[in-house]
Amino acid sequence: MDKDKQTKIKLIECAKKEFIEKGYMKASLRSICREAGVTTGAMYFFFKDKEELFESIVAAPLMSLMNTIRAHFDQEKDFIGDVNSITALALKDDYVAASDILSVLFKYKEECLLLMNRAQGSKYEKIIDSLVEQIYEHYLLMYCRMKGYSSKKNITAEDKFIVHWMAHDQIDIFIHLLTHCKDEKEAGRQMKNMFNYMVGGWIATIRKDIIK
Amino acid sequence: MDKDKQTKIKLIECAKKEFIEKGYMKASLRSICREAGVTTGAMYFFFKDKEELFESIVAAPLMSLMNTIRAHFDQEKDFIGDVNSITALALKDDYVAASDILSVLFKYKEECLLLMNRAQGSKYEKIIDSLVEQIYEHYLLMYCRMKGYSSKKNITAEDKFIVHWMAHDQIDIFIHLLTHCKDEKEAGRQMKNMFNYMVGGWIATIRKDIIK
Amino acid sequence: MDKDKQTKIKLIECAKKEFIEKGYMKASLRSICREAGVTTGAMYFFFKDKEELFESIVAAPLMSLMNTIRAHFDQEKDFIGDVNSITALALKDDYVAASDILSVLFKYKEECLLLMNRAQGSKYEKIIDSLVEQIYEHYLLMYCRMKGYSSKKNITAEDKFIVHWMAHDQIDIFIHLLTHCKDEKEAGRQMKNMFNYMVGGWIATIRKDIIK
Amino acid sequence: MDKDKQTKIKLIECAKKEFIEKGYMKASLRSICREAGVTTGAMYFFFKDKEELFESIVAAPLMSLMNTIRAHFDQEKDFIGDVNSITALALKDDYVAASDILSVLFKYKEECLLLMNRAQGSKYEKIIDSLVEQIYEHYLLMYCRMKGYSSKKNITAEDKFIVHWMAHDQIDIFIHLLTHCKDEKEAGRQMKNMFNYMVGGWIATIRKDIIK
DNA sequence: GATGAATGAGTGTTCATTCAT
DNA sequence: AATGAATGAACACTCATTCAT
Repeated sequence: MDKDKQTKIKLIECAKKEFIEKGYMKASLRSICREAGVTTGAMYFFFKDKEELFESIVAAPLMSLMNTIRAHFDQEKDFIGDVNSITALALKDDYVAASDILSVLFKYKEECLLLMNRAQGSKYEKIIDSLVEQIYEHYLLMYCRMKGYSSKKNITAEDKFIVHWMAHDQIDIFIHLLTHCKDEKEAGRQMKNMFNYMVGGWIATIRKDIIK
Repeated sequence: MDKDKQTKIKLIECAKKEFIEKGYMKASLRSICREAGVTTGAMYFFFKDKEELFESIVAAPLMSLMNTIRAHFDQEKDFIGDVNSITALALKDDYVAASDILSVLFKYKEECLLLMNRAQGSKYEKIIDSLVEQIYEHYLLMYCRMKGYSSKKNITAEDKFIVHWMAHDQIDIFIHLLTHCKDEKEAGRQMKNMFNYMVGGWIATIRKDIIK
Repeated sequence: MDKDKQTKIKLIECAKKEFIEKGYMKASLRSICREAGVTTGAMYFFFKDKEELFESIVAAPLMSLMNTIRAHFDQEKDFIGDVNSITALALKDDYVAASDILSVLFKYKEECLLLMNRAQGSKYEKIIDSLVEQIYEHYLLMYCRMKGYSSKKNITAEDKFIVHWMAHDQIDIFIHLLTHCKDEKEAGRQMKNMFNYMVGGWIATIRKDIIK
Repeated sequence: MDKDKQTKIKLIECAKKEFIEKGYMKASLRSICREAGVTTGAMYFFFKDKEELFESIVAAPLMSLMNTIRAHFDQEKDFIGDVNSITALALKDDYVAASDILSVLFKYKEECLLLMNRAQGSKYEKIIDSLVEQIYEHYLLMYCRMKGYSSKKNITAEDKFIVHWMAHDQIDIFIHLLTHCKDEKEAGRQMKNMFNYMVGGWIATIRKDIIK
């Protein structure tokens, strides 16, 4: 059982390397198998096709990431108090969440980079959009609270747009950190400033009082 | 003279469509030519290769975009006064610049989308990085002024990181607007909020007083 | 009339260059025309096809060469005397002939090199064989005289083989000189030794007395 | 095991045929595969590219040929005695060498013909020159001995030229025999006369006494 | 589990040639 | 006399995938 899987493991390793180097589309199964020292036929014993090989690399990390995001963002939270205290609380929450997400991202650094930057051509090519969507709902809620909206009916298309952007930006922060920092520690440090930037943006957005 | 260029125009049109649909890499010259109703040989009369065909679509818009960016961001500007007034001025400047850039982006909407989202595999695949780099230098300067640094020597690696992020974010705002707004008018409207968000971020970054 | 032919001349010049560089087969008409500054269509006004373009370069020099060879080798000559004096005479004759041929070869150096070394793929690709054949007949006759054969009937297949080789060798000497000497003068000098070698070979062949 | 390699063998056979018929450049992989009854993809399973397919045909015979040449020509030989006896010895040696080389040539007749006459466009297109160079060094040495030169310094450019020619001629003899004789036996017979011719040439060259 | 062999459709590209204008 | 445009067939080569053994 231990030795059994060695080929599969080797295959996955080599595939990861090739996918990172060339991206999903340009990666060649031939080349992966050559590197792994097996024939393409062998690969097809373990994986249905190119897509499934890719999936076997990124699926688990992605699930882990999704779960972490869901754990923090998915449920509705009850904040009480005035706008400012809500904002403070919500953002503090987000900061904790972000730290956890960062942990996952760096735990599976290669796989996440693969997902975020090199998945074009695979079924994961729109994964970023779906991550954005995940936190968008949560952000929209938070936004309503901060704005003091009593009902969702008050949300305008414009509100939605800016909230969508902020969700997108949050994800982008993660990708930026993942791409430009060598380890979680450094990322954690840099994230503080980025978070600071983001919170500044949120507050300005809520107040909408800088440019008229 | 009118009929003369029709084949070339048809070819470019069909190429644009195919590139947008499938991305640079997956686009097939055969398929483009079939759609345009000519043989591949005909295409090679007008264009040296796949790359040049792509270039003929995006080169002019890109140049236009680059020039607009350069016009606003490239020169050093002299601001006088205290931090707050400098910030206000600089950001106002940027807002004007952004409006102009938005104009170019929507004037060549399809081509810019091609460049930003579908150029993987072509020599333009890193175009976003180079746009970021363009404004990064300008942002770094602005940042120093706002921070009250007397010399560039004061800039830390951390400063550079956050400024680089802000440059990246600025470009991302443009891409987001281009991708999600149907026309320039709508984009202009939405941009106000995004700009507001960004400025809030900048100020928070300069003051660095929200999260410690 | 003078300016008229300029395009044709330019075309021939560029073709010569391209054919020499790449050989008949790899030479590209496109590339020739590009170099000449005209379209391929223009070329087809002057020349029926690739073959005729090549021909227009080498035909005249080849004719000149053929004529020179024919003038010296084609007619039967009457030698009187014993074997040795016939040999001496015949070879002297050949030496004169060779000098004349060398003159033609160097007069049209580029064209002849084209013919001898770069015609593969064209209808001239077997030109060397036909040159060999030309002088073979003459050599066979000379050989009979020297051998003291009274009738052609005495010639064996073995005789023919060696005479054919010597004819081939003669042509090879020319090609070698053309290929390795920078001008006629140098070729003339080197030819002396080569001729000496050849004559030594002839005499040994006639006497057949070195290896048994 | 018997049936295993049949496709590869078929492929090589058909390739040999096509290469001989059309030469390296004009040979079409499609046509070879069609003849062999497989798709081009199958060919690419066995051979990296056109070049390697060609190589797989000619490499072994070439190696064999090179080794045979090297075995006879590469080492310096010690001859003692006067010019005439040295000449006799050296030439006898060469005769033996030539017989061995002829053996190899006819053992791999088709492959050698391919190499000598039809390799234009492949990396073997200059193979003849390199064969010439191989024996040139040996010939130069022999020539010095025969001339009675005490040092290599005495060799003139003219000496080199004629020796180079003689080396070239030696190779040409092989090619001539290979091209014009149906089997080794016939070639061996004809070679005697050609060798006789060559030796006559050598002696005349050493003595330099025929034409002044 | 894995190999060796093969497929078939596809890729971008180049070519000599043609012809209306 | 020459252009600009186009053809159509060919090229070497790569790909993901399949399957009998």
